[in-house]
Amino acid sequence: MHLLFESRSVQLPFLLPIISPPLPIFAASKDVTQPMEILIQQAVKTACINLFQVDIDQVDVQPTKSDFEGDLTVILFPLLKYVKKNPPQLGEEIGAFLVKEIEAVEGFNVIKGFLNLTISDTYFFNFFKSIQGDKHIGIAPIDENAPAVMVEYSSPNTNKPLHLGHIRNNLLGYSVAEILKASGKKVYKTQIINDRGIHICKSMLAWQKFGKGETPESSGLKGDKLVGKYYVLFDTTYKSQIAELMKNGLTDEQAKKQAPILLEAQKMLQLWEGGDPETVSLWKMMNGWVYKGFEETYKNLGVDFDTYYYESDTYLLGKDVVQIGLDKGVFEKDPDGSVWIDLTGEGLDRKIVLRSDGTAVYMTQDIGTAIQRVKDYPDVKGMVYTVGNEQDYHFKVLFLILKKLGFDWAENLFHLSYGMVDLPSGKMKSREGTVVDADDLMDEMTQSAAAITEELGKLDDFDEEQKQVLFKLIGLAALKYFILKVDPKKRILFNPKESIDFQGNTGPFIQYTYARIRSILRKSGKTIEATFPNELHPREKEILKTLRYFPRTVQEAAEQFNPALVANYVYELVKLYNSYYQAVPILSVEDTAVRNFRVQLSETVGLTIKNAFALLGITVPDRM
RNA sequence: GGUCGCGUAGCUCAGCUGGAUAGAGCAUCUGCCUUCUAAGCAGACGGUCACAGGUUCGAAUCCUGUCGCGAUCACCA
Repeated sequence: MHLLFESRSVQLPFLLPIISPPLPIFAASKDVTQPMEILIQQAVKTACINLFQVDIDQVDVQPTKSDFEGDLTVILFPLLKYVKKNPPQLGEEIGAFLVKEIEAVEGFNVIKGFLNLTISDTYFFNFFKSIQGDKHIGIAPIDENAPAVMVEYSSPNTNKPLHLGHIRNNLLGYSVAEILKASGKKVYKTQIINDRGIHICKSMLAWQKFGKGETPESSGLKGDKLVGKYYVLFDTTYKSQIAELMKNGLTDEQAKKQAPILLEAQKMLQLWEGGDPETVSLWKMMNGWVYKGFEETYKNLGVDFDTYYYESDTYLLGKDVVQIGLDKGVFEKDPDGSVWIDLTGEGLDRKIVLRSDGTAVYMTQDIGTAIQRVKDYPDVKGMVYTVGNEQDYHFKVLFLILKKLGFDWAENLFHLSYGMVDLPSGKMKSREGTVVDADDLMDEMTQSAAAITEELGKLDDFDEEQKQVLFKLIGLAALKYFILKVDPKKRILFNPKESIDFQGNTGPFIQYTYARIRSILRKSGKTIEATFPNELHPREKEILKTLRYFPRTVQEAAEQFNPALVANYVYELVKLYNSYYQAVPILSVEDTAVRNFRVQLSETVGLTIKNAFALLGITVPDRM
């Protein structure tokens, strides 16, 4: 109990960006950004007290825009409220003060209301020394004793294969989990598998009727594809039966309810719920096929899970909680026996939590599962649900209910709500055959990567196996980056006719930069201990300035559950490096101090790319 | 209809805790491979930040309204 209170009073160490403190606390991560900014902020405050006898509460320090001279900029406008001076004059006085007081500030200029400060090369050298060659750059060590987060993603149905929508879900969930880890949190990845219900019975029934004992082995089909095939078969049979019934004079609605195959499926569900051995064993067999197929897809996609939850285990959970909720007065019972929660006070509706026949609904199950998870993993003090935005309302209600029931961890629930992946024609529809299959798409991406790579012909010394590994690496990078660079809450348009790019702001572009860096490192020979040239090339300074922001970017991505921030960051860094690579010789420089510095700078950029991409679930190649 | 989200260059997206002339990539056009991988670099072209008000010294960013697109409002999951 004591622990619970403590973890709550410690400012909710994770989740919910709303409560994050004004200056993010970089818990365990090595913070390389803040000290300089804070130093300047404080010095500006001191300057205002010493020079003008006013106490300023907030000072805005930000990176100087690249078109202007300087590295960090103090915005003077807000100070004008307190100090009655014109901005240039104020800037001159504060600027002079900062140069005098802070060693690293070696110059300044004032343009309009902006005080641009030039930070010394020495400062950047020292910064570089602190990160140079660090394999864990940007990655905070995980605090095993701190509260853990459970990240749920994927959560498939076991009646059809995974598609492009699942890919977005999986990539987001995996990446957010990795980003949370990198921000120092302990994370469990999980999913809830919808392995029961009428939809599962549909494919079971169709297989029973038409399957003639077909198995993945006998057909050569991947298990999930095989089961999916029978789900579709059910649907076509169902439709033709409806048409038949309507010909005989039934209305559309009647026909839909009376189609014999549907009645059979419903009967099968009852048998399953009654524990009929034959039905259960059929269910087990077919689900087994599906899981094997899913595992293959997950493996190819490069995502993994620490623990699994199955709806068949959890669908009865939550019923006893309903009783507790009734006792507490959180829920109310209608005369027919159904149980509800009234959220009209919160601007929402009345929502059912238990049917009148006493059976559980979706909500009941999710309440139970959440509680079960905390029971199973007592260090879990927060959860992230990676589920499409069509379920925004459901999660709003779920979180409210859990809060009202009084669970402390209910304060730290987050619905990672993402937009749908749509086709130019609109939603993907399995009935219309417009679903983009996950396995097929990954194959196509690999093939595209192969075609492009072979055409460039740089890898003649690779054997077939090495090539295949590389093609997949590149193809998947293109796919993953394409999806993850977009803000999760926006919907994505996927045009199957236009292939995903391999040039410009893409995964392969970033991989390519990494491969170039690796090539330099291979050719550079032994790296000598860090030595520094007398002065920095302007582009080197730009790169170092950007490198400073990596840990902060990871932290922000964790606070906002947004991998796109990491993707966009690494793209910026890579663009800068490519420009540098083009403009500045590295290996052919005579001065060994300069040469070594440039090699080491390249190495550190490479490590940053590698770590950033790892957070996105993308692997980088040594050559391509 | 109520609620929620989105609307930035021809296309795909950054930028949104208010700050300087709104940035990239793709596409189109110009240059650059006898120096480290041209999946690259340098440049040109391209914008009433959906529209209208408001707050502010300052608005793509915050507020209100309108329009457009999407989602959601089940004793389905």
